[in-house]
Amino acid sequence: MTAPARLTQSRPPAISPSALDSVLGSPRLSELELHALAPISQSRQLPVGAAVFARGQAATHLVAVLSGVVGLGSAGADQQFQLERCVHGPAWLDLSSAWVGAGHAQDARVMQPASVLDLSLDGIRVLLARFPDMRERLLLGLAQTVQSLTGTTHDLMSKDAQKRLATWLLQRSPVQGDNVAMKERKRELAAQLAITPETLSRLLRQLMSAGLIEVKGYSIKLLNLAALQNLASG
Amino acid sequence: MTAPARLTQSRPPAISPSALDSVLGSPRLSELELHALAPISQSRQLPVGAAVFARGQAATHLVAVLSGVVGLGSAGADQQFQLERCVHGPAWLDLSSAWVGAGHAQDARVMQPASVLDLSLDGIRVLLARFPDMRERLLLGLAQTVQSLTGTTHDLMSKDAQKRLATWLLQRSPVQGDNVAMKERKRELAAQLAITPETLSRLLRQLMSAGLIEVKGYSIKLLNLAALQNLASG
DNA sequence: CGAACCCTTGATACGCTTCAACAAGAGTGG
DNA sequence: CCACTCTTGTTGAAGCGTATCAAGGGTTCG
Repeated sequence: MTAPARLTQSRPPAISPSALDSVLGSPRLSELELHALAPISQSRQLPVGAAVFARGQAATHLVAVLSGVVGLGSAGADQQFQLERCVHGPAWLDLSSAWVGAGHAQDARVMQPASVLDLSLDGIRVLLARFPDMRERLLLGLAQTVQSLTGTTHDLMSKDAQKRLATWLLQRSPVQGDNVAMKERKRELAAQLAITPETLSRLLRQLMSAGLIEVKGYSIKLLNLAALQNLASG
Repeated sequence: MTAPARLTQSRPPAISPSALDSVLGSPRLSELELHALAPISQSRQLPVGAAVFARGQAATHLVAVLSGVVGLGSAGADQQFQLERCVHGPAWLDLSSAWVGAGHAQDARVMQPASVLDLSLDGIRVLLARFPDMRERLLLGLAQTVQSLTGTTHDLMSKDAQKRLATWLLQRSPVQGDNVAMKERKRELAAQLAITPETLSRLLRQLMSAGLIEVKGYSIKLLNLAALQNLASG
């Protein structure tokens, strides 16, 4: 039973265009677009625990995670970090703060060695004028974030912990009998579900003894998909 | 002690450009822009209880509330409506669903007689090409929605009911000794705070007997701002 | 007047957290 | 190799916060 990968060495600093493609969505970036993006973007390789940005800090760039994992939340006083959401690269990390111009709304900490990309807002504005596609990409990215957050608040407001866990399991793999490999610590999963690690442990055991899932370390097998769906949406 | 205004007659169907201005944000819309918006927009006058849109319904328009109040949430089986968020016009109602193209994510019900505006997505795309300002308006609107939702989820994940109530009070009026006039029913406020009306009643009484506020029907006077801030952020 | 709301208050129940103790690796150094 | 520590997850007992259920009072309206 090994914990999820947690490399302590930073990866080679490759700024792969394929990761950029994944962040910006379809259609694929043209050569022209890639060429225009290069001068306005800057990438950083960050080790575990590093702060990508801090709450309140001026947001002059759009921020994306090319690879690795970055957590969003609020940093407490003494080195502790209250995790709220995990972003697995390649994906947007903070697409909204820069537009609002009131600084980042959350703290961001590297959970697994990450390659982070900063896109200058001014540069993006120029691209928006030149490339109609780019408008769609950004608007779609923001819109998807809104939908995702809307779903999260809905879950928090109207589902109990068990329902949220079932929802999470199904979202990770809606395939009967499939083995869901956890990419994060149980502690971090618990944080995202807004429960304590203790409660998560009890809930997993509960679902297990009800025959809905089978837990082996960091791998969870879904045994009864219908029952899980019933739980999640009931 | 009178309840918040709840007109049963619909207002005159005025499509005021000033309301449109408020929705789309600064800078003010130019004559050209207003002229271009007219053919792609359509307004509806809706009575209390009417559905503005339903969950899953195809979203081909951006939706804004010009005046009145519309609630977002999920409609249950038998006429009941689980309220999650209230939108007071003039403001955007659903700026995200149309871009994603997967239908509306929530149900929307009129809480107080409202004038609702639908903006055709295709029409908007044309405007985005013609007016650089319009890009900023939409991106800013989406970005602000993201920030607002992020704040909401943060509150739900890490604050108890009392803290959320204090936060709400301060957000409504950060002025010492000011009288906050509730625009909604207490039942609806409770729904937005993700608590039951009973709990809200108890919390208000609790804050009142602690000398932090003074409650008179639908008007709340903030007596001790510092203590409230301490509560909200602690 | 009665009916239909809305808010309040009290008693009770349940879900989840908190605190404490413990087991099972993983890394470290003798 | 073993002893040591650090981290992670598990389990149990107790307590807090909020929901639920039931009852009653205040308005408004037919």
